[in-house]
Amino acid sequence: MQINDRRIHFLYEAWRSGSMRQASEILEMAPSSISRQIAQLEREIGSTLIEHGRREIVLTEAGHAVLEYYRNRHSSLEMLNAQLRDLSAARTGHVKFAIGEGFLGEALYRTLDEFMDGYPGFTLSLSVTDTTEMVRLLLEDEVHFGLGFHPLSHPQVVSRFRAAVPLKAIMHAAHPLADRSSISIAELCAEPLALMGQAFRIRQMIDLAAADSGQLVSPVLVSNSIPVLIRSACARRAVTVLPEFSVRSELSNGQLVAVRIVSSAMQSVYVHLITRRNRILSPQVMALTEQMRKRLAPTALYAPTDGKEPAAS
Amino acid sequence: MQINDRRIHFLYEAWRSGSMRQASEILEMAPSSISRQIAQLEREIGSTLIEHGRREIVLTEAGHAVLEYYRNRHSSLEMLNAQLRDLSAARTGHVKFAIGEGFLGEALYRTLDEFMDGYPGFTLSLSVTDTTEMVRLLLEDEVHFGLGFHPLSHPQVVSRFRAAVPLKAIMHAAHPLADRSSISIAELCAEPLALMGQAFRIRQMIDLAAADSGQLVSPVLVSNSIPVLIRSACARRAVTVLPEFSVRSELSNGQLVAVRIVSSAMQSVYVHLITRRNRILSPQVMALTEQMRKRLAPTALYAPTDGKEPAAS
DNA sequence: CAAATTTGTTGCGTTTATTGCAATCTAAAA
DNA sequence: TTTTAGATTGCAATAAACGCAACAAATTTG
Repeated sequence: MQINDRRIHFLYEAWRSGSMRQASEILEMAPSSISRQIAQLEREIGSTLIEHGRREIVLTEAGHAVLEYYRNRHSSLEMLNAQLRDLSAARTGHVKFAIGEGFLGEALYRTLDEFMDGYPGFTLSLSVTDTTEMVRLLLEDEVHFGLGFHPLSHPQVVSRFRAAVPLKAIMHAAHPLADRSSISIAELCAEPLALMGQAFRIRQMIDLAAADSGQLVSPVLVSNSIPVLIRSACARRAVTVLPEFSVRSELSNGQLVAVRIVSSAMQSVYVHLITRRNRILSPQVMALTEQMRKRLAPTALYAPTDGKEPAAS
Repeated sequence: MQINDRRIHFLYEAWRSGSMRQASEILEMAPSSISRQIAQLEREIGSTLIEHGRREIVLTEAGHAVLEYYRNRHSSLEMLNAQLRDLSAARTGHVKFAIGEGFLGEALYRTLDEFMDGYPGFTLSLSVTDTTEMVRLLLEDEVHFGLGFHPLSHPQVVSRFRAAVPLKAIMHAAHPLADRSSISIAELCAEPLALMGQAFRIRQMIDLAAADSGQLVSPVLVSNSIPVLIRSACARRAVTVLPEFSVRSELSNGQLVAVRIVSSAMQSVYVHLITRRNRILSPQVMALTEQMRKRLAPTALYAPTDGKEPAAS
């Protein structure tokens, strides 16, 4: 059945004001239109709604039922309007994104706190994933954006910006190399290392840099968990290689130190914020990505608008 | 805000089928219309509902909110349809009517039982009122019809039919006059009488007939309750004057007898079923009035269609 | 009771909204 | 890149809604 709610509105006004003519003044229309629309509504519904041949508007039972429906619809509409107001005022919404394991840490938490303070009605979905999974999530629109190291190249995935996050040698403050301003790849490889598995981008970068120097990486501890690596450094059992922001709190309280590694490959490691191509992001999502950009590194660079170059691995 | 639900239907189909083109086939319309209607809807609502510049339909948060409203509306509409089906199948409804005091009795109860058996979904409102109140109820549409003796004349009240209900002398079966075929007004007035107050139509009719015969009515018992009058007759304390149907059960079990009163005024007493002028009655109400007509007297007459003559007092 | 008034309804021409077709543009796929 | 599938836009045709005026019918009023 095809029911036009606009016609019910006419019926409602006619009933509320008592006559079609009064309704016509309220609605600023000719009475004839109202009469016709109500007649049409009756044809659509298949039963009479008002007692015709009367001076005033008297509803039939069916008419009362229709108006009850109309009131239902009206309150539903009010709810919708409230929702839409909230949305356009950005009071509610949802942001979903994915990050690589390395980003769990104080910097991220502070960024999330900032965002949630700034947009109290917003909810967040955060997936901690590996790079392959991140690309899948992006392509299927299951996340708005992803944050990771040199993500896999994919024609449908582009980088919105990148930030240089040089990998550093992370070691205990009491480590013999801790007061050095920089160390070489060879010196690094001579130390007991705690690194991620070879499936991870960070590890792949390290292996690549080491291979360039003719060194072999043979870590004493391999883990896919960054906190495990950090703990091993804190316990003076190993040196690990991570970007500074992953261990920012340990650096600031003096427990660990980060030493520069003499290697162009280690310096030119970039974090990319990636999205699906042509993905339209709401202002709130944009705000979150901007906060992340600032937090990651004040020197973060915006990717070229075509977004192709930085996505190359 | 003016929202056209038909447009939301297009949005819904486009979202459900995945693209405007598929929706256009389902809806048997040109894709351009769908696009335009959705664009118009976005203008009406004031925010984008789908992510434009995409191959497939992807809703924004506002779009999801709109579709949630649409689903609400849909279920409301289903409820309305169910109600309307019930109404048009006459499965539910409401009948409200008023009767004069004299009609309470077995005949009425049986009529109501019949009606309620025939229309299980229907509810009844029965007001037992005096004539003045009955007219007020009719004029304000608080009852569909009324049943009473010679109701007050009113230009807006018409009689649908009338039934002759001669007033009879009601007396105990052992009363000296009980085996008479008829008695005169004078004989009646010589008996101890139990009658209604002078505000009631029945009493007024009796007084009028007595005055015509030069008699004075001086009842030993006056009550506005018919059962009280009946009881006084059963107790052999008085003779009362009522239509037969008011005492049908007492007549059939032989407790009381009804004796004809020799008086044209007493013979031409009519019960009228009255409604407001031009009141349109549903088939169910008509059925109830028809049942009442048959029950009151098989000889009941339909009032002239202009309905003016019988309403005269 | 009859005249006057108010109200709903209907015919007809006008205005507005909707639709379909074809062309154009664009994102996604090959 | 080229191809393909889908969204969008201009324009003419169509359908719906509208206003005006006349009419009919129901109440009110005198």
